Amino acid sequence: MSSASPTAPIPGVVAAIKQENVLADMLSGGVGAQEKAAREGCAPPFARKQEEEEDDGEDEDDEDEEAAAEAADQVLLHAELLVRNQPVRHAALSAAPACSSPSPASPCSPPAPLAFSPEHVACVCEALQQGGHLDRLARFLWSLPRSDLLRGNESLLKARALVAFHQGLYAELYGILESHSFDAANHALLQELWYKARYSEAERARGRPLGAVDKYRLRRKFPLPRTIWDGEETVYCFKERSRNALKELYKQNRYPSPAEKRNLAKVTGLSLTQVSNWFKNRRQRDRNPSEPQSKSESDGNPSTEDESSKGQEDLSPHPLASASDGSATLSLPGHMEPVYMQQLGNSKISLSSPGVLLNGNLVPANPSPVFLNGTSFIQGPNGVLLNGLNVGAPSPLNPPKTSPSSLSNGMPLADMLASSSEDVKDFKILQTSMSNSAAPLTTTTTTAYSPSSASFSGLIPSLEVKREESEEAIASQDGSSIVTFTGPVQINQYGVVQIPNSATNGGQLLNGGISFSPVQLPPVSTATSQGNLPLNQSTPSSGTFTSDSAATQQGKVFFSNLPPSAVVYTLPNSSQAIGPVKQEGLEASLVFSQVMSLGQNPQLHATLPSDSLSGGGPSSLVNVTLSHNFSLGPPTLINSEELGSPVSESPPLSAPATSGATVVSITNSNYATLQNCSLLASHDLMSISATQPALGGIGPAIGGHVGPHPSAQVHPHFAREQRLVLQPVTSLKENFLSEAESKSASGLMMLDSKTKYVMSNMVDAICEELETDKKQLAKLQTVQMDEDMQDL
DNA sequence: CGGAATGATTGATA
DNA sequence: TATCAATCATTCCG
Repeated sequence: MSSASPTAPIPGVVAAIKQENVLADMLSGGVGAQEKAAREGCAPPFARKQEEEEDDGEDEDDEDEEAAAEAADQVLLHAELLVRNQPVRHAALSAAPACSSPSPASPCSPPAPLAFSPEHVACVCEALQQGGHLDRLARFLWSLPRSDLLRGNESLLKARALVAFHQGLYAELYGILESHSFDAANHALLQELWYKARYSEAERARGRPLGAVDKYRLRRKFPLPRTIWDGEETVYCFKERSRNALKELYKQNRYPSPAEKRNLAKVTGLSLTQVSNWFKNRRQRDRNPSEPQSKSESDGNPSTEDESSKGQEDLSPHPLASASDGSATLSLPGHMEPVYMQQLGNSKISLSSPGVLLNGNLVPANPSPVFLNGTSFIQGPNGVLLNGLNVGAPSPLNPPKTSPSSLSNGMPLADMLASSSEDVKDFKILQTSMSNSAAPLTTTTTTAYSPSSASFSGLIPSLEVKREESEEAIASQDGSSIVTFTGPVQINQYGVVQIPNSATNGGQLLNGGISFSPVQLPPVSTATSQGNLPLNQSTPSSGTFTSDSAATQQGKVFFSNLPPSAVVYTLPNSSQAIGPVKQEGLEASLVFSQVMSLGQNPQLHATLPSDSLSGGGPSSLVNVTLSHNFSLGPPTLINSEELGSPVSESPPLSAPATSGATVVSITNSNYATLQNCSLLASHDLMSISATQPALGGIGPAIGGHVGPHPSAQVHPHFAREQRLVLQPVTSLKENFLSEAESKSASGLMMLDSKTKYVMSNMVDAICEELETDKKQLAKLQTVQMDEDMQDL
């Protein structure tokens, strides 16, 4: 209510203190707050609404007041009338009429018996107490019959508490406060009463005014009862959750833009001033070496974080462009080595070391720049995570604190996700076949989070892989997503598309962070002289595509090990898609080791020997459905209609998470090669809430058409051909989840004991996902890279 | 209770 | 208007 005042003592009490003036007036019988209070009064809805909007501070006040003014006045008036009528119906109500307030409306015509409903009583109480008429309120209360109906009324209880406080009946006050679980809307006021009563008692006992420390000790000595406190822990006035959010953003950007500050304020529930102050203080104290300040970050690597932050700052004071500016910049919250994305073109991630990691896979190869979608430039030492995950420093030991709350562009992780979705959308939009499903997804996701989220075009839902002999690097192409490989395209265990020069791997990886829909391996004679792999169904979720094994011999796309994730696919002879045979959570990542440009073209072109393709029998149309992606993508983005079951809700289809390897079964003569689909042990995965509010709706939206449809549009020609349908089923991940959850007491993901987040909101949920993702990524990199290397 | 940690405030500056 | 530096006030811990 009162402005975004900097004062913010105890979280729960903060609000109360904000109302201090009002309360003070009320308690002292002052008239100052009368108007205001009166407006809030009456119906609990008023008061409650105001409370809820309190965070936004200043603005709301006036509006609320104005909005409720008339109604409140009327209520007050009505209350007065009711009070006057009271004696008529209750013998002992002589005191009530004492009200001297003007009552234009003559009470002559008492509404007979029902004039005094509990609601009325509540109105009267609210009006009187907020009007500062404590004495009258007291009389009113005395006059009330001990009706059970009224007894449970919160407004009445609150009024009684107020009166008790006013009269110094503290014991009664405490009893009231502890006996009823009050609505959060009243917490602030009641907390204030609680503490003031304690102070008052202490002062009376000591005979001297209390100092701040005395009061603090009293607060500690007499903690608020849970009936008037949400129980959220706070440290130095700020809730831990808010503090973490601030830290996360600070790690990424020491100078958040106003928009970022606003977002952060919204997320944390702090005022804009508080957020600004926090950053100000933080910068100052980081600057002052004189005060070693164990850096509150004290999470273990504060110094490192700060170091890197400063370093980045020098280069780019504003590593994170404001989401509002339309540019897409994303900072990756690497714990040990924060990654800062600098804006360059549309999206640029500039990192000093070679290797780019997309969606979790790091390609340590040469430091070739990667162009994503033409304008997205990503480079990094630790790898860059597209699709929201940064695997920069694969360290399982990373404290959750750093990772969970990654903020991008001042946006909470949620925003980050949103941005990913947007990116996906962008890609999808370009895809004619996927446009339908894409739009809903984007809309949903974006809406859920801040609209101004930065868009990161790192995702490559669809792409065209073009093989061009003797050419490694290809200029980016805005129009279409084209990845040029020197060799055959291959998809390895990580969901990476590899294009080996010869029969072996070429070292170039295209991981499945992209969502591919159907992959076509048309006969050479068609569409392009070189084999085409149309990839549709771009989704944020990881995906993999395959072609029939027949084509795998040379310059073909084939599946190889897809460890952490499972892929369900079918190879129907006819154009009909076969139900998913098997699925595993696929943590596909898109890895680019070479310079490659990714356009928006939903096709993947690879130079495929015509003979291999033709020899493979029916053309190989591969319909790939992506399985779960890391947290950034909705858990189940792709819903295969053919399966007829929403991915997110479908029961686990895949083998138990515990299995170390999974083999993809092929239903048809055509076959894809999936090798060693190693699964992450369930314990390695963090539990992720199956119901992710933010993303929940995405799956279905996107899910739509993974089957042949997309491909058909792209290459109607081949649509009828045999397809290899990879149905991403959430099963594996869900299996993990289920197990993980069973292992963990709570459904929340905790990386370490240090983190005690109370994931109560969406942001937290998202953070959790990130944590999980990071964990998974770490796992992949640390454990599975070995396998990958072997394959390579 | 002392002192550190942290949030808020003020005045100067660009 | 945002930032910085200095400082005050409060919170927290031993």
